[in-house]
Amino acid sequence: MIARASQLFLPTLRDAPADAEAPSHKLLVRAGYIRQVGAGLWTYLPLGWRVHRKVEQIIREEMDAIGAQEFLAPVLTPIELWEATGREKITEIFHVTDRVGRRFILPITHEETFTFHAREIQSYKELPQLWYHFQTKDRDEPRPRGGLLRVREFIMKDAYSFDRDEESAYISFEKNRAAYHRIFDRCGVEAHEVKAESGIMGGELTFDFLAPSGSGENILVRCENGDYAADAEVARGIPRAPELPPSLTTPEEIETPGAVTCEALAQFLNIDLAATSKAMPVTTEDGRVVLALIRGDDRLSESKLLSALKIGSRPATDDEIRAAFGAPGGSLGPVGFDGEVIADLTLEEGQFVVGANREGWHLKGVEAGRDYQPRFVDLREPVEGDRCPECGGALTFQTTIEVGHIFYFADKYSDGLEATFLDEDGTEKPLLGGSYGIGPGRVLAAVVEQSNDESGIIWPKSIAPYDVHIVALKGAEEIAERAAEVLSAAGNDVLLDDRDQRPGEKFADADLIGIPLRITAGKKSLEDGKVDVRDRATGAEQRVDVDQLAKGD
RNA sequence: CGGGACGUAGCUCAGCCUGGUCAGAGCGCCGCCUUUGGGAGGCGGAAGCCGGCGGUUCGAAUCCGCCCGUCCCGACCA
Repeated sequence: MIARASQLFLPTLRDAPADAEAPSHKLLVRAGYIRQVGAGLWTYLPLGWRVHRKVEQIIREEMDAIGAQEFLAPVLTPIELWEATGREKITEIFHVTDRVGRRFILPITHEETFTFHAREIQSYKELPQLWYHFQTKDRDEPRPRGGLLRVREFIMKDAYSFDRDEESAYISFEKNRAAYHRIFDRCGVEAHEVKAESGIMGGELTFDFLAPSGSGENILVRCENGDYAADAEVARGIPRAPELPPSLTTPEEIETPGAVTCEALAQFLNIDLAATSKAMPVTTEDGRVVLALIRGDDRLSESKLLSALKIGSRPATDDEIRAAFGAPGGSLGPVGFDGEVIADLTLEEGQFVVGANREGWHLKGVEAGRDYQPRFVDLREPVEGDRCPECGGALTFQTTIEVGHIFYFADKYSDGLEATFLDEDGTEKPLLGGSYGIGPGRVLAAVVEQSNDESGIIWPKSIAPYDVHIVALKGAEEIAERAAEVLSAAGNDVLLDDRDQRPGEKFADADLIGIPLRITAGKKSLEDGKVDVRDRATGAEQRVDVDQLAKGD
């Protein structure tokens, strides 16, 4: 098929929009792939939509290959379905009402709808089932950003598996996981599977697929040896050991006037900041004051705290702190505190300086297990310089885009929606489910983030909007036309730049648009019947006879 | 939702402090001419409720207030 640039709506821009920061944002707008309608709302222009559809098609093929069945569920969803699972209260949900006041939501994902259909599954003989669709998701995001990186409306491929037992559910999960690796491979995007945050949801089987990029919202932590990889929110790093002078190893109360921060305390005592501890009292949603304790040189990871507490929390107020500790912030410690203490693993061994719960005083030589009884969990944010928890290798940190997420949720939705089946033993059991999401738009953006240069985008062949970009120079229109026909007849999608523009402009646009192969027909072609074939990625160029074009590509 | 910035022609921006030939530039666009292997040149032209509303003033793009929109940092992220 041949598309003529003179007829295409392909508005390329010399300048990037002033407010764009992310490379994918700038390039996709400049090259005429997408346009903004509002915050987090984007139109795919013809070229952008072609790429989106190519990504979709790869996903579709790989899903079909693992036996998944394609559906199409509606966007508009009766709120009752979400009330049944208790998720209607999620703040990101858009709510709408019809003319007689019936309430609907615009789903952020489709677990409820697919579980609703799964209620028609009656017998174990019908299991397992694996269903998916490509459908619009709407999310009232507090802060859309970065072009396609975080948007309020987007198309997602979401798949849902339903199984009779854990063992079978695990097989479904693994099938999807393997398919995801194939999908990202074929799309030409580097994506790393990591154990994801489970938060309050609990559940161990949840993986994110993170694509390294110049911009993004997830930090990927990886070991230099390549085995360990995790999202920074759950990643564990091993920090250096503190240096502790012998004088501080024996327990004793010491006066520390005005030293209300760990930094000030370390400076006052002239000791390693890592030999102090930071007491962070929080109040849980059910009203308890819990003391989170980390090393003085660390930062508390809120996501890890959430996982440890299994309930939301906020920093305790001054009044709550005084009531619980009898002292103000700055002198707090675990010794003598009668509430729950959660201590970071770094505090499990050795002596530390802690607050004495007495204004202006600290305790030195305090040992966990002897002087107080904490629950030990990983609470600290990993930082540059940490070592790998598995092999001791150096950890590297990269910003990434989350391009996929897979999650085993067991009977979470079957429960509320009463989706059960009759098992072989005659008992009624809930369907065990998993969900598997990919945002094709994010995949597209991630590819651009990972594959571009000063001149523009460099698409992998698999998802490029066209296979070949033919630049017809003045006088060589006919030979360009013939090249287009030869290539098209051989099954290529061809973009023929037949516009009445100067050569420089056409070349610049071709580089910007990023189609893998560029063919130039010019005056020289009139003489020898050959055209220049240039590889966008490598810049390698060769002259090829027009009639030989279809061979070898 | 907190912090910061911005909103003037299709795009990128100047003008705003210090109200009064300030409705401007470059690119793009339209017409004609010339040019044609990396965004050429000439001549002529179209184009903006200066984000909106209100206030101050003889007079507001410019000063003040409110609102709306967009971006960045943070919080949030099923």
